[in-house]
Amino acid sequence: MSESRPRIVPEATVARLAVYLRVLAGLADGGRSSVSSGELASAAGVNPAGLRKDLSYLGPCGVRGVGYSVAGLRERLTEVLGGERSRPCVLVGIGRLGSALADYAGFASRGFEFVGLLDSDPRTVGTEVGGLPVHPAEELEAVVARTGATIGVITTPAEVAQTVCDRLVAAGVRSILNFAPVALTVPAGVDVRKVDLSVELQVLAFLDQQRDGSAPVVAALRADAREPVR
Amino acid sequence: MSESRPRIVPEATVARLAVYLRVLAGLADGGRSSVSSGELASAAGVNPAGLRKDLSYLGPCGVRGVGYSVAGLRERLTEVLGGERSRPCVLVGIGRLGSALADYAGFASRGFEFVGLLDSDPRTVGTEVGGLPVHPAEELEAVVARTGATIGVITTPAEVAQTVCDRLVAAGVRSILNFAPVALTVPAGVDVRKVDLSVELQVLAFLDQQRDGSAPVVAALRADAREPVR
DNA sequence: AACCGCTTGTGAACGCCTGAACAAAGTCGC
DNA sequence: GCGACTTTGTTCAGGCGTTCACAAGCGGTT
Ligand SMILES: NC(=O)c1ccc[n+]([C@@H]2O[C@H](COP(=O)([O-])OP(=O)(O)OC[C@H]3O[C@@H](n4cnc5c(N)ncnc54)[C@H](O)[C@@H]3O)[C@@H](O)[C@H]2O)c1
Ligand SMILES: NC(=O)c1ccc[n+]([C@@H]2O[C@H](COP(=O)([O-])OP(=O)(O)OC[C@H]3O[C@@H](n4cnc5c(N)ncnc54)[C@H](O)[C@@H]3O)[C@@H](O)[C@H]2O)c1
Repeated sequence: MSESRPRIVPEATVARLAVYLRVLAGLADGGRSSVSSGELASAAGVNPAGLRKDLSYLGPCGVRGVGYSVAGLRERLTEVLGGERSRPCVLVGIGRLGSALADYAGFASRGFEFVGLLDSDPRTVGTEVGGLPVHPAEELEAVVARTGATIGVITTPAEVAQTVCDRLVAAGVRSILNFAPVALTVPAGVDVRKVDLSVELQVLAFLDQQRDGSAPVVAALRADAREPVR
Repeated sequence: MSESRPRIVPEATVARLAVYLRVLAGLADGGRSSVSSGELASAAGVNPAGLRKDLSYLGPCGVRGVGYSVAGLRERLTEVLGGERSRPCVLVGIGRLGSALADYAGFASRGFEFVGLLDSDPRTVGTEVGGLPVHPAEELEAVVARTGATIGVITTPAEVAQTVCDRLVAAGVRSILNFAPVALTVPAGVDVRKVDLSVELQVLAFLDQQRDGSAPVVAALRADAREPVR
């Protein structure tokens, strides 16, 4: 009867849903009560048709001829994207990047709470970052067990990232966000997402060079150009 | 004959090429002189066949029966991904995240050099971060013009990101890496890449919930549980 | 010199995602 | 109450990226 058909949501769509949710939060703060797909898509930087398709995975949640209820859609998206309950996260490697993350208010407002900060440097252990004490790396398993954290964030040097990852997984963490420039190996059932800032810059550099079009290499890659030298 | 086929490199491939380049650097440090696609793919966390296809966009650059020359492939990738020349970058918004980026050694070693740090906070202006002085935000245009920077990194609060972006573009920057949680609008010919950490966490939360919430149902659908229903 | 094993390079099929056009449906105005 | 307009939800086609599988080519060996 009530066919709550569990449609599979593509991961690319899930990422965009998170963006829509943030835009909706801004609209709600602005006092808006409804939005059209066009307006929402514009604010999110995507195609209106694509946005409607994304939302259609959640079943009909708009009103034809009017648009979407800001409050209603926000609630629905929050529900789909992992509930409104606070998700405990542990952060390993409280260096420059780790400190910035731990101190960032934007995560807590979206339900992500750092419940454990860990580092191996004795000079860092014991200090407070973002109102939380930094624990020694040896207590990783204990912290995960005590807090029930299911998300782990790795901001350690690359050399130890795999080891830290293994320990997180063994302790029960099943979702990992990795900032270290290495490909982590994890058993099935564990999800890893990688943020690689060097790669982002490198892609920009490539696009830059491709635009310039003067370099020989680019000429070889262009549609109808022949390699001039060599 | 030298048939210069019209090959365009997909952006997804470019991103992976950057990863291969980093892995090759590590192999070179380890004294290796050649690698197979399988080994390289394993270290990069991708499919071997996909890796070979990625490299095939650059034309034949391996030796059949042997593998790839570490030094040779490294040189070729460096060339394709934007040359070896140092690329000047400006960084706007020297807060927690911006400071971490400015202080990071991993960028300089890959040819990215921060030549200008800018902030609007009088308390930050004049200080040194990563060996560079922080300039007042008003000097953005002057700094870009003087340094010839073509890449801009935005780590300001979201409210001012679009304004900063507009000024960067007007000053001649054509590649932008944006950490602020807003969709930037830029004219054609300017490339923007966005790093959205909140979205990454939200996707992990979704995968987490998907695992937990429908565990009994999904268990049968997961790859490692291919047994039919008993 | 010819054979053999190994690895690359590539062609083709498959699946996923994106972009656009169209029909359904609800509301506002009269 | 009814018509017309607006906006959603869906369907369809196209492109892109990924994966598999196999032929081609090179080095080493006899
Ligand atoms: N800072 C950046 O802008 C930036 C950019 C791109 C990538 N990254 C990557 O992010 C990671 C962190 O960068 P960072 O600049 O913050 O480095 P960092 O050296 O400032 O911080 C690393 C921290 O990890 C801690 N650590 C080392 N081994 C550990 C262990 N076994 N267990 C727990 N903690 C341990 C160190 O004590 C240190 O505090 C690195 O892998 C780096 O390559 C950083
Ligand atoms: N820190 C994190 O972990 C994190 C995570 C996700 C996203 N972000 C995003 O990255 C951005 C920066 O985050 P942060 O934590 O470093 O914030 P921050 O407040 O520590 O730093 C922002 C800096 O930008 C400067 N600034 C403000 N207006 C400016 C202007 N017009 N011109 C130049 N500089 C200006 C401020 O003086 C400040 O130094 C924000 O948009 C934030 O949402 C940060």
